[in-house]
Amino acid sequence: MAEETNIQEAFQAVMAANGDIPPKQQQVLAASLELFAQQGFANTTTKQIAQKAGVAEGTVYRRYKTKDELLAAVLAPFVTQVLPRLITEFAEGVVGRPYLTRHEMIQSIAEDRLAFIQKNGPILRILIREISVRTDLRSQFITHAGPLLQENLFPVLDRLKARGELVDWPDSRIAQFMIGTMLTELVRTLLVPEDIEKAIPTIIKFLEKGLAPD
Amino acid sequence: MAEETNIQEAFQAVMAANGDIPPKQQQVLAASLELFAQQGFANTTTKQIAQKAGVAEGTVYRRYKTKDELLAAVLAPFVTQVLPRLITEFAEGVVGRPYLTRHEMIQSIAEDRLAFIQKNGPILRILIREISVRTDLRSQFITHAGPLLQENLFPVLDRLKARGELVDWPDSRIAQFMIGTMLTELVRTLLVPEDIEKAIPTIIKFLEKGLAPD
Amino acid sequence: MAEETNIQEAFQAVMAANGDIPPKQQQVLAASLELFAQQGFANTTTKQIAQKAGVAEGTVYRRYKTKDELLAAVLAPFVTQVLPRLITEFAEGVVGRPYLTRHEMIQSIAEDRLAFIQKNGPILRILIREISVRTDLRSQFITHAGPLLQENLFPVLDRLKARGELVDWPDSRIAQFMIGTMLTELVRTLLVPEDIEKAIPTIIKFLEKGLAPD
Amino acid sequence: MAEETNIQEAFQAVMAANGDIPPKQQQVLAASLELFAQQGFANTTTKQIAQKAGVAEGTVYRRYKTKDELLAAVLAPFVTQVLPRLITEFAEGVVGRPYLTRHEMIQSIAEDRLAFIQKNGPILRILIREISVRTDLRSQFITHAGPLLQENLFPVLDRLKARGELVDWPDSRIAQFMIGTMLTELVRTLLVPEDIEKAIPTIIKFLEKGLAPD
DNA sequence: CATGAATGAGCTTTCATTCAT
DNA sequence: TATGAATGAAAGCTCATTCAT
Repeated sequence: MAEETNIQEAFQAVMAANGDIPPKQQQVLAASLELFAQQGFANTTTKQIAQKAGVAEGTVYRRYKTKDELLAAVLAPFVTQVLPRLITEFAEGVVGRPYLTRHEMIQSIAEDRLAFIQKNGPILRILIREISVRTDLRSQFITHAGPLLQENLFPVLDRLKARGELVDWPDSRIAQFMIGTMLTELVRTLLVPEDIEKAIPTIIKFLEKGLAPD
Repeated sequence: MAEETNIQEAFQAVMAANGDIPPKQQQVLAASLELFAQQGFANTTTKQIAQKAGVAEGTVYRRYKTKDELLAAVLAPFVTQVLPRLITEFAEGVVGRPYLTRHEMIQSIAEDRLAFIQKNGPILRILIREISVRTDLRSQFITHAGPLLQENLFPVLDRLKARGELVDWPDSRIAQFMIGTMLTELVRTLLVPEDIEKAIPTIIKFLEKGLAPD
Repeated sequence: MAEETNIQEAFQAVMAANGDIPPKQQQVLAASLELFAQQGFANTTTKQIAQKAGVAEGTVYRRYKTKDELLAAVLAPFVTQVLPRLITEFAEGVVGRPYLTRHEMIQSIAEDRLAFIQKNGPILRILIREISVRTDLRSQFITHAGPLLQENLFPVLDRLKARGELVDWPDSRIAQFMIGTMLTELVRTLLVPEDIEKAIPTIIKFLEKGLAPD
Repeated sequence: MAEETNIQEAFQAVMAANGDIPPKQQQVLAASLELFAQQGFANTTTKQIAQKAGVAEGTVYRRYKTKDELLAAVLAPFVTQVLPRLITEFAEGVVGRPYLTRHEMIQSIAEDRLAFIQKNGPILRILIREISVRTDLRSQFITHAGPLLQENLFPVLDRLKARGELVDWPDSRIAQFMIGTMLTELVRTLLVPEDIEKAIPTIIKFLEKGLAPD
């Protein structure tokens, strides 16, 4: 299954951010990730996790003392490390280019980010779903992601706007359109199986035109 | 509370589509709607529903024999009646206008639909969340919504494309961008409290430009 | 079993102090009391309680939301109501008698209190055992019982001491001997089944002599 | 901490009676003793024991195959060796003295025994608690302690009674008062921190007067 | 011998669902 | 029809015990 491959990769990202973890615990984490993504956190039982991970139910609780901690272990490194790295990497890529065009910026963002969305679809699904349900997670996310955008993306947008390369809307609205449009792909793959790759050029064009100055 | 009003109105929509329902059952339905939207279906107990509805727990089960049926009672009429009516109403509004511009179409859609999203935010949240978790609901949704779009929206898009008013992308992709962009407002209100009204002109412009022919 | 009868009576005392409780919940309370006394709180499972009470396991949790709350429901009314009433009743019995002799006082205390110990043996066993294990319960007990003794028993002792009827030891030590000696009966009945009644005269004499002035 | 010292000494008593034990196992035994005394046997986990002993959880099981065996290892030598030695030592001390007075006997018992109680408080606490909960331990205790008292204490009491030095109550009752009164000190130290030493003279006097012939 | 990750039986607790009143 | 106490299956979680290293 292609689905499987995605999860493996998404799992790598979380693993990498989680330090040294013994193999059985990795299986637990991987199984949780997959099941949470498929069925949602609340609909997943620790028994299912244990079965899919091929371990005893008690093993699930060795490292993560509650089911909530397991969710945190899946999401936290993603929010606090993977996501930030993604955003700052983008900034680094465009920061030294004073004559960046709107096209270049959007392409630079969209290509990387869409590949990222594809790879991390499962985690993103969990994240979005749980953010809409858990107040604590929501505020934690806002605290982390807000400043990151403000420091890395907004200055770039401002520069483009100053040079008449970008429509003069508030940064947060532009970000909303950019991120939102890319996430529609996540929804689309849920309803209609489709390769994200093919959508990339169209998405880039759509954003490029939609965000052009009047 | 504005939130309250929204739910009341969203509730009206479901109510209207549900035929004659005794008052206590209406309270149950309204309470379910609100709680499912806030906390998610799986995190809501029938006890909470009963409390918020001001009835006994047994009463919750008088009309709806299971909790799942309660979810269906909240969502089904929305999917099978409210949503279709919304789409067909749109079609009716533009069907007799052969020289419709892109601007007119998008404005016509966006204004109504954004008001609709605002009014029905809670139900839409439930719907999106549960669709991502329940295969049956997903296929049911595709069965209902797919043809509706194909019959009502796509012909209009095709006509506009033929007249060079609209970019030549597949209808499904154009629909993805239009619906997706509007739904980003739903996400935004979750993270940052904001009045949807204010966003309407910007969203319309974004879509209008983004979907213009090259 | 005589044991049974005791528990029934001890149970009455707790019941009386607990307000209106539906029959099944009373069975739960009675079963808990008996099992906690026999096996200790920590060695008693909620399954055992449910079985002995003849109810489903869920029923155990209807009124008492945790097992700890069940223990509190058994002990708290005893500590805060039964025990205080016992002590103040004693005070009322001797307060109007200025020429009370040591013999009269000890007899007055011992007879009532030993009957009380016999009746409430099971609860007392639970109380003593759990007090020795739970810091919170210990301080709660000291807070309640300490002042009661100080206000009701100690003044009587002081009066007797002033009239040369009682040995001149600290009140707390005299209380220790009086209460301790009576409680030895509780331990004795544990090791050797015996009717407390028969021991009363001997205990009274022992205390009377032991607490006589030099 | 004085508490610590007590446990160390109590531990010595058990150690001495336990033959050669490797150091890690001694730490396990000492940790068990302390934790069982503080929190009760049932509320103590093997993990806690391992931590306090500074060994791995598996090590706890090297010598003692079950947790129950660990309790036995703490209590059995105390019941079968320390306690007997205590009682027989007493007998040896008074057996050759035909004109022993009540005062001398009580003093002889009380002084040693109270020191003993102080030293072995933790073990005694465990013993008393577990005897009240475990039938097997109870009968084992009765089997061991009963005859010991009958053979070593009762003859002495009988001789004193014959010489009019002691009140004419059944030996078991006299023993109850003597042992019980001394144990009240154990309870007192639980509720009110106090040095047992100071109580010794008063306890001796109380017993001496209480057990005098009429 | 010591370790500590792993086990799984069994415990406490939750909650959708039923049903006598 | 409405009630809410009662149910019991199943969930989350604990912990004595085992065993490969």
